[in-house]
Order: sequence, then structure tokens, then C-alpha cells
Amino acid sequence: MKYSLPKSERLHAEKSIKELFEKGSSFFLYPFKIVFWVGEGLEDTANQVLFSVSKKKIKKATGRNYIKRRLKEAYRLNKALLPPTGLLLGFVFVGEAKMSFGELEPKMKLVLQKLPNELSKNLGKHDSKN
RNA sequence: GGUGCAAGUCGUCUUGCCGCUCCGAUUUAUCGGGGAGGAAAGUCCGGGCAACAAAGAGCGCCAUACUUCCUAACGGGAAGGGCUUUGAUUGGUGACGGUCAAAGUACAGCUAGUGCCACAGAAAACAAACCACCUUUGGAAAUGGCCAAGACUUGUCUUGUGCACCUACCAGAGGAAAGGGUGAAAAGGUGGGGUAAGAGCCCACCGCCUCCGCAGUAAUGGGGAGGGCAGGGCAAACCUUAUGGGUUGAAAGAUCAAAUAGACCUCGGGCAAAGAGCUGCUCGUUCGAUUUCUUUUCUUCGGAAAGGAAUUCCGAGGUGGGUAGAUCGAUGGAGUCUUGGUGUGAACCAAGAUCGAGAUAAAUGGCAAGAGCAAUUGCUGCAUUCGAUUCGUUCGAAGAGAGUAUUGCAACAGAACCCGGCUUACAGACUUGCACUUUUU
RNA sequence: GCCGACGUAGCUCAGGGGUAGAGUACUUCCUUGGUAAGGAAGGGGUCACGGGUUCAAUUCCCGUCGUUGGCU
Repeated sequence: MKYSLPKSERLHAEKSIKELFEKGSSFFLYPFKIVFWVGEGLEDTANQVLFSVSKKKIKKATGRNYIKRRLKEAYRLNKALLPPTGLLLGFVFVGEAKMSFGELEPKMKLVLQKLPNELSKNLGKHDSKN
């Protein structure tokens, strides 16, 4: 497994982002809100992910950059915990202050371990409805 | 040496592993190279660039405002001038003036107009009224005053059908514009003369105004002559004058353009002769052609015949608009550095060298090691100092610097089209200047 | 990225050069057996911050900070 995060694995298309936030499910795990969506017709493409830090929570641009960079690193190093394809993911940082990489990485691991469970629950709901 | 202020410069470095982004090579996965700031910030000015019809004019609106210069331009900068404040010193009775230094200065025009100036104060802007002042006319005598007489305690009291003089008081006429406690500000100031009282009424000085030379590119400076003096302050009040600005901003704008739907064009095909009406559709039924345009011929001018085109469905291809998206705009420029020259300076000129981020749901990072720096605390306790002492020493305390351990790498802050400024933020280090202070010589 | 508006008592807002006000909230008293309502009295302000103009600034001018709205 490569510890890389090229542009094809980052979520940048406006349409996909709209789809994620309008249709996707979410859960909280401090200091994140995680939004996810199993895209239709994306079974063959890699997971795409985006990171968001609110201007309301972190006032300075330097602080927002600081956190986003560390989030990307944490995801990059631990993304092997996820199934490799078909997911749209959004990490919204809801913490109030700067956090170091040492604090953020364990949280990210927790999230990535928890995500498959949430995913299967969600899929189950879909099936029962249909 | 320390502290403070001001100005300026810098504002961590190296290596390894794993990543991000751009460029170039081979080649499709690797390799090589580049990758945040002095403010990238605030968005306060100016310019480039782009679109808007023309980009011109007028009105409006906005901005600027001592002079000269720099500049692509500016509300920026440089130099100079004036003014204000403070300090030192000096001249004068005084109003105030001279010299030096520092700091500040949005510094055109209230003798174009309009407006405002609370409270207090007689009055806040045409100078008038009021109080007080002076002259004069008339009245008046309780209390003052004066006069007369008397008394004695000889400087006081008493008395008066007292009032000519002085004067309080009342009324009238005139003079004068100096004084009037206030206020931020009071109608030029100070000193003297003068007068019934006064007044630039007169004189000297200070200030002011007008005119004329001189010096300076100019702001302005300095000199002379004249004028008794008009003109309170506020334009970061409206406004006037001069100058500048067309508006909107890269989310400007340009190019390419998938899929789907619809528009137009071409070709092919379907059909009982195309098709039309009824119908949501199908079946069926009715009409057996119709409509429009055009050309030609005939005509009894009503039409008739012939030819072409259109109208329908299906399929294919194409065209243009344009969404997602992509590319350009967009990073070689009023560029940076060095040297030389010109200029008081901002800056300009010449020569040489050099290329230094280009992202777009938005790169420039993470982890580790080392160096360097800083901090505090602990430990070691050598130079040195102090105290005690059994004085060849020993003990205790302080301890610059050094060693070691620990922690941190900072502050302010992240390019978003690009430049020139301004403003604001900034741990720490260094340099220069000034002020204060301490020590030594 | 670009362009605006606002900041005044605990809260919601007036005031646009001359001692800062309203409603509500708060405190005390009256009223009531007690509470609410009502009545009376009172306290409470760095007018966001820093400069400047002016005799005088919440008001005018400049800068800073914060809040908030619009533009795809």
C-alpha cells in the first residue's frame, strides 16, 4: 500500500461535493464531523476525501492551514484501514483550538476503524427500505 | 556596562524516510530541478490589464490642497519654507522681540456669500442698548454733606420755616465709546501725553494693512514708503477657487467544449398517393387531396393544367448557442543584484550579471536525528569573594563562566492577476544615533 | 477575492457639536394575609479602542479592533 494522496483521491468536483452533503450520512467523533456517501457508479474509482476547517472556529488562515495539513497526513498514513473504492468522505473539523499531529492521528485511526461499521449499518437501512 | 526611545538589517540551518505542487527529461513509471512574506495581512491610495457603444463634453458626486522636485501614477517620497509647542539663552518698564535646539504640523480661501458660537456675561459680531463716568438745566435736604448759630468734655454734640457753594438722591438735555466681576473668545496691545470725562484724539514702540524695490525657480525672507487700524473664531460647517477622477473589477474577460434535451440544415428511409381533420393513444372512419410560395401556359378572369418547395414519422450526419469541465488571462517585470557616474536628497543614467512560487474545494507538509540559539530548574562545584577556624589547612555560604540534564524553535503571520506606496502586527538577534544611569581611568 | 453597514446602561434601541436618554431588566419603599400587576424613589455608561480638528467630540476627520450584510 502506498502512503500517497494524489489529486484523484481528493474530492474537488463541485457536483460530487453537493451530492456528498445533500445525500450523505454523518456522525460525530470529536474533533470531527464525518460525512460519507457511497456514490453510485463509483465502484471502480478510488475513495475521494475532503477536509474542512471552519473560519468561525479557527480565525487565522495559518491555523486553518496547520490543521488541514495534519489531517491530510493522518489520513494519508492510515487510509489502508478503509475499503479502497467507492466512497466519498468529508472531514469537518469542529474543534476550537489548534491540535498537534500527535493528538490528531489517534483520533483519525479511531474514525477510520469505526467507519466500516457505520457504512454497513447505513447500507442495511437502504436495503430494508428498498 | 545597563535601561529606554528612534531608525535600519535579519527573522534558524543541515540530513534521512514518507508525501503535495509546478517544470523538464526519458518513458508510463521513475529520475532531476524549483516551491511563501517583510509584512503574503488590512484593502487605505495610485497604476498596469480587461469589459462596458462612443470613453468625448456638461451637471452631479468623490478626492486632494505651503513651495519645488522625484515618479508610470499617487492621498506616497525627498528637499526647502512658514506656523505652533517645549527647553536653553538674551534684549526690553512693558506689549513683545532676537538666537540655538528638539518635537509636531490635513499648512488654499471666513477683507464671495450663508450658517453656528451652549452656559456665563451688559454685550458673541451692522456694533447698539444697559450699568457705571463727565458736563449742564431743574428739583431736593429724612439720612449724609455744607453753611450758620449754640454748647462744652476743644473735637465732638445739639439746633435750624437753612441750601448760595460742595454733595448724596430724583428728572431732563448732551458728551464719550475708555471701564463693567463673565467667558474658549470682548472689537488692536504696551507705555506716556491729553481731556470736563474720555477715546489712535496725539506720540513712541510692538502687531496689522497697502504699495514699491531687492534676494530666491518658488513657498518665502529681508528692506523702504505710506495708512491710525479697517478684518473675533469655526471651512476635519455648508461652500468658493484650483487640480484630478467615465463606470465596473480577474467572481474582469477570451478560447475550446463531453453527455442529455431542444433549435436549424443536409441526406436516406417509411406510407394504401404525400398528407390533413376528428383523438391522450390505438383501431376505425371521413375527405381523396389541402395550404403557402414561386414559375410557365391557357382563360369565359370564376378558375384550370404542369413543374418546384414546405408541412409528418424514423434513422444518420452536420451547424450554431451553451452547461459540467478544460485552457488562456497568470507570472520576464515600471524585475533583482553588483559596479561606476549625476544629484543635498527622493531618484535617475550607463555597463555587467541573473531568473527567484504559480496553486484553483486551492501545493509549499509530517516524522526522526544533529547543529545552533533561548529559557528555567536541578546537579557538579574549578577561578574568585565573604564568614568561621585548630591558620602548610579545613568547614560553610555566594558563585561570573564552564560541564551535564530537561523543554522549546518560537513572534506577527500563509501568495490567490501583477506592480508602486501607505497603515497595522511582530519573540529574538545585530548595527547606528540620542537620552538617563552606574563603574573605571 | 471584491463592495457596504454597524458598535451608546444587563438587553432592545434613540440622540449627529454644548452636563447622555427611552423602554425593559435591577435595588429599595408603598400597596396585599402573601405573590403578580400597579405606584414612588434610586443605582447602573471608558458612548468599541487610539490619535487629530475645535473653546468644547458620543457626534466631525484619520487609523485599529470586532460584529454583520451583499456579489459566483
